[in-house]
Amino acid sequence: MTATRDDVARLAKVSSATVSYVINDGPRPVSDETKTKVLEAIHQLGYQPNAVARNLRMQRTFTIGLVIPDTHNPYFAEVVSGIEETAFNNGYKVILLHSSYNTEKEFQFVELLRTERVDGVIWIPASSNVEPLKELALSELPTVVFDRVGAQADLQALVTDNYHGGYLATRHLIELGHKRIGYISRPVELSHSQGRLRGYMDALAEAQIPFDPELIIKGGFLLDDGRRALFSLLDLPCAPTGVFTYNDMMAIGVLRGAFERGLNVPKDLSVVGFDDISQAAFTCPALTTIHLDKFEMGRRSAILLMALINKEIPDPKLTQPAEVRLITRETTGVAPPV
Amino acid sequence: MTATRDDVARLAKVSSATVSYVINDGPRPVSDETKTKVLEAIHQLGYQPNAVARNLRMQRTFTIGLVIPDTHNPYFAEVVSGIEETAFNNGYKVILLHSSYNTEKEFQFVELLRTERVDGVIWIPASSNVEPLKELALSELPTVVFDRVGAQADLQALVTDNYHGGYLATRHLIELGHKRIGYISRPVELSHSQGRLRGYMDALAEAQIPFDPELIIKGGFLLDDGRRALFSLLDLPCAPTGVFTYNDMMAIGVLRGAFERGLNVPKDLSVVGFDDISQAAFTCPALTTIHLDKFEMGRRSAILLMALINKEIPDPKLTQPAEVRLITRETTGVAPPV
DNA sequence: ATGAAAGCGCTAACAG
DNA sequence: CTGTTAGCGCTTTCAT
Repeated sequence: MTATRDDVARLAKVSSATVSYVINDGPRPVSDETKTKVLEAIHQLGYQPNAVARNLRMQRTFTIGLVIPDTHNPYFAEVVSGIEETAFNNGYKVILLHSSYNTEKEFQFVELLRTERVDGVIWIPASSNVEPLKELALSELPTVVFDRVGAQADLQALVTDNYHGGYLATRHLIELGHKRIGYISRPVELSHSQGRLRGYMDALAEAQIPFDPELIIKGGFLLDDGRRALFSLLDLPCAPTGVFTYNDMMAIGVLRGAFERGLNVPKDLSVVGFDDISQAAFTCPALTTIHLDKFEMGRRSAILLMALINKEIPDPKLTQPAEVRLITRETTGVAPPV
Repeated sequence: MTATRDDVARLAKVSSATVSYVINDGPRPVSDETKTKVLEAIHQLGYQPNAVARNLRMQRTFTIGLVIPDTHNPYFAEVVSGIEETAFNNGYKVILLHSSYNTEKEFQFVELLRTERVDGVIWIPASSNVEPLKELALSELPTVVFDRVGAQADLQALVTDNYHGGYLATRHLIELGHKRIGYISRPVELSHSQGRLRGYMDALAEAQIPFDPELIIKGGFLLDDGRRALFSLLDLPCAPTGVFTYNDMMAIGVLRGAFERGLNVPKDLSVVGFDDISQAAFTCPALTTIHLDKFEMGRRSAILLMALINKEIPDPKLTQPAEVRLITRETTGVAPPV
């Protein structure tokens, strides 16, 4: 069927070891003459090395397992890009597994990853349930946890600078002159939301604006959650004129809600949101966003993992919170998609 | 280090073959008593079978290679979901490779896929350059080409029903009473665009509306391409009142352009676009879209590939164009994100 | 119902 | 500089 290394050796009239040395360019030197013969034979047979055999022998697969909740979400999709590209450029393949936010599947993946003998794992948790992660930690596979709950399972974790994002968003609104600023958060007490909230509070404190708990609305994360949260805010006796939202879907909900109430954005109401779902923000030039470079985050987590795999000491910068920045789009006076 | 099957066999005081039969539940029967002993030993050692060794022995990897241009694009992201989930549920893993629309990388992937001994490949081409695909075809790996250029390389291909989509979009506009209907297409003569154009023309013919080549604008595929294409259309002596766009990004560009020209959508101008980039359409309730179920397309391509791998005769339905449908969103009078 | 052993294709230690 | 060979951990045929 497919040619093996022995076929090549036979045709080139050398030993199979020599063929190895040619292909791997080492660890032993090969005379140019022999090398040419071997290369010729390889070409003639259309020989392709068998990675499976190689992996078995080497006790290494040059594969990393990537567990994500959902490819469909643009946030994760970009992260995946960054990971896959970096891995590939460093000679690793990526096995993609998506949990569909399902803990049961996560448990299955731990087993799969173990039998597949992947060299390492990048794990984006489906929920705050860390049980599957603990199970994974038992296997002693090098693991990087992306965001959220890594610390709880005692694993290397990558996080975004939620605190600074919350701070930047709020300071921006303050600089625009707002005194009453709402924060539409997530329902669950994720570390994400907490960090963003702390940033919000510190920015207020810095500007000596008193903190009013009424201005914190526990939203959801979808468009309509934002819309309804805005209505709650507007119904307050002293409604806010600026709003910071946990993510961009809710920010868009806020924009829509504002329109329904006859408010002009950004004249009557300023809105800033994290751009978790980037495509959505992209269609809304009037929206100011807190941007985190997900591709870069993916790149970093891959680099961190590869260091772990090779038992190198990772650059400490890699585990610091990834920086965020505020992006104000040119509001050309151009209008909304309807 | 990690326990092997021999360790299990030794501990259970059976042969390693017996352990195999227990694990694989065949092909030879094992007495309940022995089975229990083996299971016990497995548990005790925390044994996990080594898939690499298994793959080598079986000459099969239960892995499919998935080559896509770009994870970032929501269109592909959904397809990937469908493929990955279906593959996993059938015992296959997916190796993800993204070409970043780069033909050079595609060539590299062909080699990688061969040395990895994947059982099959699902390939979404980066461009209309079929050379990498021809190279892949040489390897005789079971392959499904997603959309576009498959036929040219003589491979199984999956396509969307572009024709019917174009027809549905145009008929919808006709039913709304429009007589002058523009089509904003792609620049390159992809089969996609061609099919959609034919559907457009046939719908016009059916309604006995004369075809006017001036109403066909060769756009790009981005938001601003749609915006500018609309301006070209509006500048015609007899401007259209309905527009069909190749994709939803351009449709959104049209909406924005319409706003700039003071046109009210859908009162003064009706717009229908393919929803290739679903997230974008989602934020625009006034937009009517031609929907294709990308998750389902992914599912189908995986099923088709698995049939190919097992040398079964695939369900002929799988290779028929995937159906599309027209989706009119509730236009609640609710407004645009700004 | 079970054991022994060959061999999948590769790497690298050992022996010239 | 090159050849020989022992495994890596598994499946499965051939014995028993």
